Amino acid sequence: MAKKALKSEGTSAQFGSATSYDVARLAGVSQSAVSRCFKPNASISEKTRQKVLAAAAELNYSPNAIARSLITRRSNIVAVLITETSTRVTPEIVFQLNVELLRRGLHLLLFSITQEMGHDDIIGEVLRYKVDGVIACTSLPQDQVARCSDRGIPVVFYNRVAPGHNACSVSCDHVNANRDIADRLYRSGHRHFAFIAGSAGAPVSELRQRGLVQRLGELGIRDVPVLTGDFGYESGNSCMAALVRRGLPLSAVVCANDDMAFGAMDAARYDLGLRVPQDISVIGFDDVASARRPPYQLTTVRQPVEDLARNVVQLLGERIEVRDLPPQVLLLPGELMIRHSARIEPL
Amino acid sequence: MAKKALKSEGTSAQFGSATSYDVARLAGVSQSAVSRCFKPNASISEKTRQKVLAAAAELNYSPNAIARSLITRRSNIVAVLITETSTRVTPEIVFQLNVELLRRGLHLLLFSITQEMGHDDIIGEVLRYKVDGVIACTSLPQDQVARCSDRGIPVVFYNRVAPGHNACSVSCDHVNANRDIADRLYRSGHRHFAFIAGSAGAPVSELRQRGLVQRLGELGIRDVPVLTGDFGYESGNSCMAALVRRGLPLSAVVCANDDMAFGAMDAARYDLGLRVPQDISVIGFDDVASARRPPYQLTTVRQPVEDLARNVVQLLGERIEVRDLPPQVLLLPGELMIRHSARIEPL
DNA sequence: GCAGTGTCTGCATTCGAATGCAATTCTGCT
DNA sequence: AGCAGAATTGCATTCGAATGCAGACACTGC
Repeated sequence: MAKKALKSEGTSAQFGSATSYDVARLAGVSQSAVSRCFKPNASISEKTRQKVLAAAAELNYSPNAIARSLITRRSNIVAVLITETSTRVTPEIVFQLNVELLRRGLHLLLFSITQEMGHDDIIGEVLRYKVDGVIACTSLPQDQVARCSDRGIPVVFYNRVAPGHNACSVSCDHVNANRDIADRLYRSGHRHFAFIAGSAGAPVSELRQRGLVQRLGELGIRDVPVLTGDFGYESGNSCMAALVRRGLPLSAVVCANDDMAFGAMDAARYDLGLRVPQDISVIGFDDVASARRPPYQLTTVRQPVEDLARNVVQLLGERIEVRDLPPQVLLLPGELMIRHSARIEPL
Repeated sequence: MAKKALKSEGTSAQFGSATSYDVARLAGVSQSAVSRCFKPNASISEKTRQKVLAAAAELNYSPNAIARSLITRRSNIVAVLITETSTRVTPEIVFQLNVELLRRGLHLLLFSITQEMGHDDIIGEVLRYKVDGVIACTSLPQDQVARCSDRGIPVVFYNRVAPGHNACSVSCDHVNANRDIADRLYRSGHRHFAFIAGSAGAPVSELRQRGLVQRLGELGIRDVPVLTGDFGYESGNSCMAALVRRGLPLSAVVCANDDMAFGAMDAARYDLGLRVPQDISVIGFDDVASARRPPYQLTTVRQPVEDLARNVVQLLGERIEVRDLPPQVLLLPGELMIRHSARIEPL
């Protein structure tokens, strides 16, 4: 046929790499043989393999992943969804996920969600690329998750519970970490608390708040004022000022994350003339790099970022291999990092 | 033909979305018509377009990007190469690049480079995916760049000069920023300097060092001791200690980045009993978030991250559209952020 | 009514690799 | 040497969309 003729005469494009046909011709075998050389466990003799590999090396050939995906229906690409906030809070998470994914031969297609580009557009793009799975480091409307599940694309949430979603999630155990914090503070004599929340409705913030308030309630402390910030340093700063201006008794301020805790500490020390921890205790969450440094010595909760990433990828990987595994929710304990921003007695 | 029969009878897979054939059948047109509906400026009547769009909506169809790339030879995917260091220094860079890329309809395939996975493997992976371009936020051996250029894939470096490379680069003007720093410090009366470098051979560190040392040399100051750290807080901390232990006169310490400057400041204040800036001045580079906060008030250089990202994507975009544009090197000025970690007189 | 000029449309082919099936070669054994 | 059975190999088709080409149709002006 015309096709055959073309294939055997045509040389590979001036740009773009050699194709399996080019290699086949050079090695004096068929295209299928070449293909089989690059697929593990394929039926191919050692002799042919050597010939092909030599030809491939000479032509600098490596299989075209795009063409391969088309026929195998596996792109080996995973979409990772992030927001500006999620990068600010854990800059290393994308890096960690990428490392874990590459280790399994999966690739990371990144989607940064901004206001200007809504969730539907994003999921639309995600679906176009026929990704094998999705990792969401952000909340995602249920219907968008459904669009993926309907097509058999597994979704795993990172640090988001996905209530009612047909999706996995792997999170730090925010609730229990802050229950512990509540406990430790109470035992150390604290009786007057406040919580500085992240943006309204942010799941991680709500869980951290719940842990604190719940446990304090069990210990008999009912009124815990809650101010709402936006996870940013500035908001921690102004919430702390607002809190102190109220003039209520106050001995420990728990913040939804470290950045706000830094803001709170700086407000206390530099604007309000309070000593931390002698006059007021401040607690954060995340254990970012600055937390352990002398100016802050922040008592906080370390999220097991590497473990979280590993588990996210593990769950996703399994579900890519085997369809229809039941969704699973993993909760990994955070580690209490007791430093000096809060008055806490040793156990 | 057999093919034709199959196509017109077969229903789309239980999983996986509808194909252009499914849409064509439902709309009562040919597959080509469907294809043309999703390509701008294609020759298609308004009537047909409506029919097709309706059918597409009903089937939840959107074109398969993988299949499209195969035939158009454009994947609309750009590879972004990062290292752990590059994420730590500018966590937001990947986010910014992604936003700019999406704005142009390009997607971001991320490659996190670790020691365990060498550069060749990475570029191999990059090539397999037939990306349209590469953005390197890390140094890259010349031969690896060549592997891309040889295939007509443009490469743009972010904050790396690429000497002798056939590639573009967009960087902050490290040299001149630190020449300015040198100038300002000298005019403010400083005469005894030191530089804390990032890891040996790191281009950004060398440029920043060169700017400082060069200008000081012009001003008659020959001996500027240089200690080498690793861009991390701890190394700044210990270099500062080592520096002071030498007992030489020392009035200003310039660091290759903010993290090391924080380490240096903390060492001075907490371990060496020095006041900053009264006893010693400390200068950083990057202007990360903590730099502006009360404990540090670090005098440093702000890199125009958004501008850099915009320009990187712009250069790459142009070179994807039009092959063989000459490589271009862009230098964007950094902004001097004069705060209170250094004794500097106003101009 | 007819030639002439567009405008749409569908057919067939193409991108590059994977794979079921049939044909071929190679084994080992008698 | 001869043959069963296993191991290789090649052929032809497939994935899903894009596109050159030619045919179909409509509209214009004469």
